[in-house]
This record gives sequence, structure tokens and C-alpha cells, in this order.
Amino acid sequence: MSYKRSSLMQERMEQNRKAILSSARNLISEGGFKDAQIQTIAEQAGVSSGLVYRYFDNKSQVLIEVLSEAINTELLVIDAITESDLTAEQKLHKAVATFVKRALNSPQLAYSLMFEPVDSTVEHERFRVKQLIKQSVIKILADGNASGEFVLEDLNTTALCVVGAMTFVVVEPLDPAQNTKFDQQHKDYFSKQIADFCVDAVRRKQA
Amino acid sequence: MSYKRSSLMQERMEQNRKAILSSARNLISEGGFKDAQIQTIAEQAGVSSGLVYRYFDNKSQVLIEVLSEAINTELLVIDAITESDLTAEQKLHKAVATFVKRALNSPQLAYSLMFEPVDSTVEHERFRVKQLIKQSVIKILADGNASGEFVLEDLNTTALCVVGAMTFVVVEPLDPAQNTKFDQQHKDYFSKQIADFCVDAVRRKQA
DNA sequence: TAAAAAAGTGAATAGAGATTCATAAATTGA
DNA sequence: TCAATTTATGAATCTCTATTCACTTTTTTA
Repeated sequence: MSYKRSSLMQERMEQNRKAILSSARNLISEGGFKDAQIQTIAEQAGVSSGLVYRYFDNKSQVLIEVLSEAINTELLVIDAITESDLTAEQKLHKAVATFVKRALNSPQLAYSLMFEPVDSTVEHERFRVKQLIKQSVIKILADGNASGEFVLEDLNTTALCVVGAMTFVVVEPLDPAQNTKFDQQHKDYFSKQIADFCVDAVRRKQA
Repeated sequence: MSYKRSSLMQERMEQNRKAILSSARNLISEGGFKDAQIQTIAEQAGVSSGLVYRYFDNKSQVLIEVLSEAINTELLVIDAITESDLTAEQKLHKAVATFVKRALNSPQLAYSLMFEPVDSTVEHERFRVKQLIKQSVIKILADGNASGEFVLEDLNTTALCVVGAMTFVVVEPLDPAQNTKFDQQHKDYFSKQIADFCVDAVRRKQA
């Protein structure tokens, strides 16, 4: 009597779930959370709107999952840099430059994930992931303190500044009117500057 | 036959307008744009919801006016510092520290004004005022370049970093759960650190 | 292959909130 | 004070979407 889901069925359901998430992610990338309606998400995923609710409790859960997946990817990237055997200064530079460069490739997504609020549950998740990014930066800063490259009192605040600088800068290219064109070279130059700024801010000063 | 508005009437209408704006501002200060509904705004201003539409075309116009008024105040503060006869380094330090300290006194307002999106017209206005803040920072940086205190290539990008750092940092105290308590001393120390960070980032390095 | 169970659909429901508008109150000019 | 005009009210309307659920289709079990 008991129903056992076949692996083919299992597979298809996983596809559906992924399709929903990926559709949501695409919509957010294009127009932010505000353009990601359940209706539209479902359409683009090739399923009915009702089906979304078989896979997720509610819309917020969909958004939260998109948010944490995207940020986790970034965290992995940053952490790989943190674990490498560069100097702390190099790590910081590379981490910031990489983050900015990646964000510039989907600025609307970056903006939405970092700033656009939706409801309090998503907000809460966003706060959590921002903390994670900050933690990664703190790890690098602590590294530098340990090696004597930096002499920082308050890692938390310094990390906040770094995260602030590196996330805020993707906002300008978002100007609705300006429609700034960034070629790869520009992106490289731009992200290097942000990284320079952060490194200069934390590097030990010669008295 | 023609109707001439008496000065008393004129006065009362101006009061209404101001009451609406101030009510909106208070609501935003407490709960962000999301808690500023026309209904609630009108109630707190002591007028009917319909009346709001005699003074403003639509809700966005109310929000836009709150936004630009608030930011204009900040711009005046910053510009006073810019016009003073401190060194560029001192100006930058003071401008950043002042901005952060003031923002910490109404963090929710600061957050909403800088980050919480509403609709595209408000978004557009927000973009405009962010540019203005950046312009003020650029003015200080240019000053420092002229005096030889700084040697900055790209003022625009550097200013973006500064604005990013100084606006982002008010976000953490906003943690819904954490409910960080900041006494005045903490605020002073905190804002000084942000300012130090920015100054260190732009100060000419001894080779 | 038939009954049972689960997956899938999408029109209908529901709630929130901006905006309108018929009506009332207040103000102005004569 | 009265009629005309403007200002003020707030219930009703309109819109937009998330969510539900009665029903259909597909899959599973026997």
C-alpha cells in the first residue's frame, strides 16, 4: 500500500525544485526581488504556481534559499583565498578584488542580496549571511595582525568598513539612467582600486 | 467672485503639509518605508488619508520629499566641514565621523534612506542624493590632492569607497535580534574608527 | 489493468494598501 | 448671512499578488 517514490520521480522532482530556484535567481538578477513574483517564477520554471508551494512553504523560503546559495558560493571563493598561502595583505587584496569583480558581473543580484529588503524572515537570513562575509574578512585581518602586517585594534569594525566599501561600490553601476558600460578591463581596474583602498586602510603605517 | 486664500488658511495648509512630511519621517525612522502607509501617515499627522492626496500627487512624492530633506540636512553638515579651514585630512576625518555619528542616532532612518528601495521613482531620487553625498566627499579629496596631502588617481572610485564604508557601518547596529546598545561614548569611538579607516586609506603613503 | 496515492494545475480567494470620489465642513466674497 | 468655492473626510474601489484548494493527471502498487 505504501507509496515508494521511484528514482526517476525523485529525479524529476529535484529538477523542479532546481528549476524554481534557478528561475527565481534569474528574475532577481534581472529586476531584483520586486520582479520575482511566484507567478513569474513558476512560469519561467515551467511549472504551475501552485506547485511552488509543494516544494517551498512560502515565497520567503524560495528567496532565502536563493540568497544563501548565492552567498555561499561567494564565501567559498573568499575562503579559498583565506586558506591560500599568500600574505595577509595579498589575501585581503585578492578577496576584495575578487568579490567586487564577481559582483560586477551581476550587479542587480548583488544589490538585491545585500540591500533590497523583502520581509523580516528574509531580512534575518540576509543579516546572517552578511555576518558570514564579515567573518571571512575578519579571519584575514586576524591573520595579518598575527603576522605583524597589520596592527588593528577592532577587527570587527574594520571588517565592517571593508565589507561596506566592497559591497557599496557595485551600486553605482546600477544607476537606472546611467547604464554604465563596464568592459572586463574596466572591471579589473575598478576592483583593483577598491582592493587598494582597503589594503591601504589597514596596512601598518610607518610612523 | 474669485477666491483668495487668506494668510491664515495659507498657514494652516502649510502646517498640514509639514505635519504629513514629519509624520512620514517619524514612521520611517521607526520602522522604515515599509511601516509608512498613507493611512498611518495621515493618522499620525492628524488628517484624513484623502487629504494627503491634495498635498502630494502620490505616496512616492511624500517619500521623495522626506528623503531629500533628510539628506539635504546631512549635505549642509558635510559642506560646512568642507568649507572650513582644516586640512583635507582633517576635513575628511571630521566629515566621516560626523556623518556616522549622526546616522547612529537614527539608524533605521539612515538605513532606509540609503538602502531600502521603494519604487523606481524613489529609487531614482535616492540615486541622486547618493551622488550628492559622493560629490561632497570628492570635493574634500580633490582638496587634498591639490594640497599634496593625498595622491589619488580616481576620485570618484575612492569617494565611493568612503561613502560605502561610512553608510554601511550603520547597518550592523540594525540587527533585529542583536539590539545593540550604543552609548554616546561608544558612538564616538566607533565613528572615529570609521573615519580613521577612511583617512588611512587615502593618505599619501611614505614610500 | 484497476484502485490508491501522490504530483501537478490554475482559477478562485484573501489581504494589504494605494487611490478615488461622493459627500460634508469650512472658508471666502458679496 | 447666503451662495460659491475650496478644503477635508473616509468609505468604497481598484490593483496587485501570495496563497489555497477542488480537481486533473501521473505514478505506484497489487
